[in-house]
Amino acid sequence: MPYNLLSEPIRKYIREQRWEQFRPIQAAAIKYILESDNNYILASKTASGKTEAAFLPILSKVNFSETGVQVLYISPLIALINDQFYRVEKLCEHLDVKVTKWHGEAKRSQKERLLKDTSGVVLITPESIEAMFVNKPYDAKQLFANLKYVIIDEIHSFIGSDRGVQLKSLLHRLQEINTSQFSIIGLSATIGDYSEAKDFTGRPDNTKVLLDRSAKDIDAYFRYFASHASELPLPLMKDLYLESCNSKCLIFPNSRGKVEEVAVKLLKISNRVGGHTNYFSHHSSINKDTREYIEYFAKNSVRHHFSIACTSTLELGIDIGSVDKVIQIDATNSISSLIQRVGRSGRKDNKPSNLILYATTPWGLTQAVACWELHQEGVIEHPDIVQRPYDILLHQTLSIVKSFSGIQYNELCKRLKSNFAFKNIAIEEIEEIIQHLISVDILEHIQSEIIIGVTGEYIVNSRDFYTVFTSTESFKVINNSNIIGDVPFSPQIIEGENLFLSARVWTIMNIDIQHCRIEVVAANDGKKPMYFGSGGNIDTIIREKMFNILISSQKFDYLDDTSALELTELRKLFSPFVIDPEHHRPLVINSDLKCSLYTFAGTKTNRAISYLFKLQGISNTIDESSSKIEIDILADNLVKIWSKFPSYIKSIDKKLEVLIEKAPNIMDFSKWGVHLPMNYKIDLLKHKYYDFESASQFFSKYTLVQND
DNA sequence: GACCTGCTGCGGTTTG
Repeated sequence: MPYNLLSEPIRKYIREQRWEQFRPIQAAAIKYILESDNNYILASKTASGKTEAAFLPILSKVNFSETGVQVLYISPLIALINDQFYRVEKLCEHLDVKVTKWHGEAKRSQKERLLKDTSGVVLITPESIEAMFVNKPYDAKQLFANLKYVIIDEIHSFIGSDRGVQLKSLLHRLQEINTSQFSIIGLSATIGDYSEAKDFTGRPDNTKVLLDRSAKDIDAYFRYFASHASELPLPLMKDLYLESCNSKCLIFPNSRGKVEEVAVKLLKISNRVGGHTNYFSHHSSINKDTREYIEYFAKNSVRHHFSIACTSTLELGIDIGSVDKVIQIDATNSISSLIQRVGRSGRKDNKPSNLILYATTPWGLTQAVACWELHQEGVIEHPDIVQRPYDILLHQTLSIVKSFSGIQYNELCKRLKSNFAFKNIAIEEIEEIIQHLISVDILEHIQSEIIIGVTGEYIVNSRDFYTVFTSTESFKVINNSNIIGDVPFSPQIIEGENLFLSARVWTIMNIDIQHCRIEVVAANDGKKPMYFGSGGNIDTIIREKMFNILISSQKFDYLDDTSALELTELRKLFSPFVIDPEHHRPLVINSDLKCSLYTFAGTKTNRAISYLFKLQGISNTIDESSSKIEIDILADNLVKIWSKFPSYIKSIDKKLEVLIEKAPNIMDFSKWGVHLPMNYKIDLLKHKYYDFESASQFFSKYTLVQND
C-alpha cells in the first residue's frame, strides 16, 4: 500500500483531503521515488495529480532539518509557480517546511527571508536561476548546494527548445555546486520521445519513465464554416455564440489578433441578445493583472458561465478550474498542443473532455483531422533537437565568466566541455568560439584568466541577458492610466484608428513615440490588432498524415456534413493522381503551365526545398497552410533536374554565408547566434531554420507524379 | 496572414 509508505504528516494530509485512492501515477511515483534515488519522468494525462505524485513521496522522504534548500521546483511560467505555490504550501501544512516563490515578480522580502534561513522548497524559473548564477553566485551556493530533488514541471515545454538547452546547462551548473548528487523528477502529459526526456536529466541510464497510458474520453465534433475574408465568417460566430453562451469555455483561435476578434464579437452578440458579459481575451499582449484576474475569475466561477478566447497562454497547467468545453478554431500546430488544450476540459469527476473544432479552410480542416487521428493513434511529434547548440553555449560561456568574475582559460573550457547540454560540441569548437569572443572584445584574455570584455560588459549587464529568446518592442496601450496591454509598431497605429484589445474596442487618441505609449478611449467598432509572429513549425508526420487522409476515402464520424463535403472536395484535387505516398509527391500543372508541388513535408524541410530551388534560379513561393510550393518552371524541366538537387546541398555552406551577409536578419531565430563566428552561424541556420538533411532525403525518396 | 515563455541592482521616495 503506497499510503503506508508515506510519513505521518503526509498521511494526515491525505486523510484530510478524504482521498479514497491514489491515481495510478501517484501510486507508482510514491513506491518508486521512496525506494530509490533514481531520476523519474512522470508521464500521465492532464489533471491526473502529477504535482502530488512528485511532492508526496519527496516531502515524505527528505529531511528538511538540514540546512540549504532541499527541493527545487522549476517551472516554465511565473503563473504556474504562483498557482502551484498554494498547492505545495498546503501539502507542507503539517511539516513545518518553508515554501518560497523565487521569480522576477516575487517579493524581495520573501527572497531575503529565505537567504537568512536557507531551507525548504523553492519554486523558480530557469531565468531566475540564471540571474542568480550571474549576479549572486554566492547566494546560489548558499541556497542550492545541498539539494536532494529538482522537479521540472511541464518538462515537454523545455525538451527540444533553446530554453531547454539553457535549463540543461543550469542543471549541470547546479550539480557542480552540490557535493552529492540530487535527483530529478520531470512531469508532463505529452512526451513525444522518452529517450529525449531521459537525456534531459543528463543521466539517461539512471532515469526511469513512469507512464500512465490511460487516456481521457473525449467527445469531439468538427464543424465547417468557409472563410473567404480575413475576418471570421458571421455564421461561425453565431454558431460559436450558441455553443458557448451557456457553458464555461476556452476558445483557441491560434493568433492574438483572432483572439481579440472572437472576444469582441461574442460580447457584441451577447449584449444584443441580453446574455452574460463574461467574455475575455487572454494572451501575451494583455496586461498581466488582467490576465491574473481572468484566471482567478475562471477558477472561482461556480455558477457563472464564461468564455475566454486565448492563445497558448492557457495551454499549460495553470489551474483555471473546470471548463466544460474547449473550442479550437482551425488546426493546432502540433499534436502536443492539441492534447494540452483538450486536457483543459472535463478536469473534475473524470467527466469526458469536450472538443469542438471549427474549420474555416479545407486545408485547416485536413490538418485538424490529421492531428486528431494521430492523437487517437497515440502518436505525438518528436521534439526537434538541435545537436550542437552553439548559440546557447555562447550565452552560457558569458554567464559562467561573469559568474566567476574571471576564470582560468582551461577551467572555463573544462566546465563547458563537461556540461551535458553541450555534449556534442567538440573542445576545439569551444576554444574557437572563446577565441572569437576575445577577438571581438566580448571576452578579454588577461594572463591566463578570461574576463568579460569591454563590449561584453554591455551584454551581460543588460536586463535582457538572462533569457535565450528574443522579445519585440511594442506600445503600451493606456486608458485613463490603466494599462490594457500592448500592440507592436505597425502601420495600424495611427491617431483616430480603432482597434480591439482585451475584449474591448478603443480609439487611439495620442501616440507618444518616445515613451512607447498610446492613450486610448472606449469606442464601439474597430479592427483586430496586427501582431507579428511566426507561428510554430509543423512536423512532417502531420503533413504525411494529411496526405494519407487526402488520398484515402476514409470517413470520419466526428465531421459534420459540411466538413465531410469539404474534405471530399479537396480530395478531388488529388484524385487524378495514381500515387503511393511512400514514393511519390504530386505535381499539379497549372493553367499557365507552371506547377505546384505538394510536398506534404514539415515547415523546415519546405524552407530548405524552396531555398534550393531559388539557388538554381527557380523562383517559387511556399504556401505553408497547404504545404505547397508554387514553382516558376515547366513541370517537365523540374522533373529533369529533380535528381540533381541532393548534390547541390554539398556546397550549401558558401551560399548560406552569402545569405547571412546579405540578409543578416535571417539569423533572428537565434538571439545569441549573432555573436558567433560565421561557420557556426551557418551551422545553426542549416539546422534550426532549414532542414537540409530531410530535404535531401525528400529529393531521393520521392519522385514527382503529374496529373493529366 | 503567423504562439509562447522571462529578467538586475541600485538609489530614491513613500508609507506604516
